[in-house]
Amino acid sequence: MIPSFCYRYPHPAVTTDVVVFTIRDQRLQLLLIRRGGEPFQGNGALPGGFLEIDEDLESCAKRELEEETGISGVFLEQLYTFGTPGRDPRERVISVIYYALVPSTRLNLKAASDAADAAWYPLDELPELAFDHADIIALARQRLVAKLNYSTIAFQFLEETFTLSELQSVYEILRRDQLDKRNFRKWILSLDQIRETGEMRRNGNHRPARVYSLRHPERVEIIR
Amino acid sequence: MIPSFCYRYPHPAVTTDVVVFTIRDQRLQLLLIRRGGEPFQGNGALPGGFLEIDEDLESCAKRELEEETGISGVFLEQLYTFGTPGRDPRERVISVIYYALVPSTRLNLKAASDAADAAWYPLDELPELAFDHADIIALARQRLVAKLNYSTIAFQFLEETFTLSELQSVYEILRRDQLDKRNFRKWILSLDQIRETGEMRRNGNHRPARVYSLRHPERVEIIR
DNA sequence: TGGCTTTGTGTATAGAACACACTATCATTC
DNA sequence: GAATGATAGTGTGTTCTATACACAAAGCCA
Repeated sequence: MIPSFCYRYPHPAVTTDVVVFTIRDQRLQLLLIRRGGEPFQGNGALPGGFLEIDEDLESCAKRELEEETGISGVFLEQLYTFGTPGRDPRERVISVIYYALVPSTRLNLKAASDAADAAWYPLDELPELAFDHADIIALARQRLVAKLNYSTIAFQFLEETFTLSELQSVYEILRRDQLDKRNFRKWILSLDQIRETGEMRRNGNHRPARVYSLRHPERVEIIR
Repeated sequence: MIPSFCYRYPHPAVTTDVVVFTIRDQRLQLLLIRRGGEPFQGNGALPGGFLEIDEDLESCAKRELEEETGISGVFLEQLYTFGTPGRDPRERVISVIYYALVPSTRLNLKAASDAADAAWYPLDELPELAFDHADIIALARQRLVAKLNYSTIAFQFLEETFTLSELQSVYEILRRDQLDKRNFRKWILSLDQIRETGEMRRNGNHRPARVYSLRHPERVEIIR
């Protein structure tokens, strides 16, 4: 017998979806699932799924992300809620969207059970997308870039320790322009958010770089 | 017979609520409804209500606002979505929160049918609040003040035409500090968002003030 | 030891933010 | 019609922030 849950008024379905960004191969990339069924079969889609009835919204986003892609323990923030009627042809669906930033090294896509069809796509080489996910991605990118200038969000793309060149590269990729090395260093140090670890990192046949770490890891600070 | 709508999985209810700000009597105030029934009977609550199944989220917020308070045609923006289990003791409820800014002069609370129990409260004299509405209000205020510095959101508190003193007063009330008149004028004019109408406004036994208007009314610009 | 690659550093200039005080205009009162 | 009281309107100097810009230092390798 099929279980059923009844209400006096129609209720929409609620999902959470996550826009997962990373930086790989010096490009901003995001994680998409290939849809296995209709509608939009074969199209790219954001990882996500239906909210369980006793589950917090953010927990749902984390759970779906882990189930579908094997990613956990990353920065997650609510972006916006999409609910235009007809955005899902099957049923009225309200989607609470989160976005996540993950260091390119902490990805173990293979480890997840359902993650066979999860893959990274550079933002300018996205496949056909399901539902209104193209709009969602555009909004997420806009928010991400806006937050660069007044928060420490960019650090979420890096490991616990990093060099200033690595950090500058994150900013350059997100802003799509070149920054002056001296000015960038002056600015980033003036924020008082990072400190030298004392270690050095050798990374090729040239001078090694100082290694820095976040003063307040696991927290995104509002600066200025 | 009671109608019923059935689903294979449990569905939460979805509401929209609106945090309506205005400036009255030189104070930041917001609009609350007195709850007529349980739970939280008699407490203050944000205007809002259940999403209809074919209705856009923002339309729902506008409709509920108009029905409950008689306010329409104002600036409205999505704030955040609250969905912690248990936040409404009756049923799982996901609330998409919007916030609105209205000029203190465009309020016709009396005109609305359901608005008998809608009233303005200064932010530091709020009554006991229902549900998690205190948290919601705190977040809305934070967002509002943050947006002061990088958008033209403050103009939404004013009529179509206004004087620079009126505008400065809005900023001072929201920021809770005094601003230097000359520096404020230099700054606001440098944004190139307002222009003189050529009119003057007499407002007491003193020198009349120049009247300004927005260059792009009905639109909140991101500045800087 | 010379060549290649990336790291790391300082100064000068332009622009933005800030502190600060007096005159102008009107209404009211005597 | 002169004095008073109240708000509108205006400029300059100073400090801080943002930007432009070039060369030496350290390691690897041949």
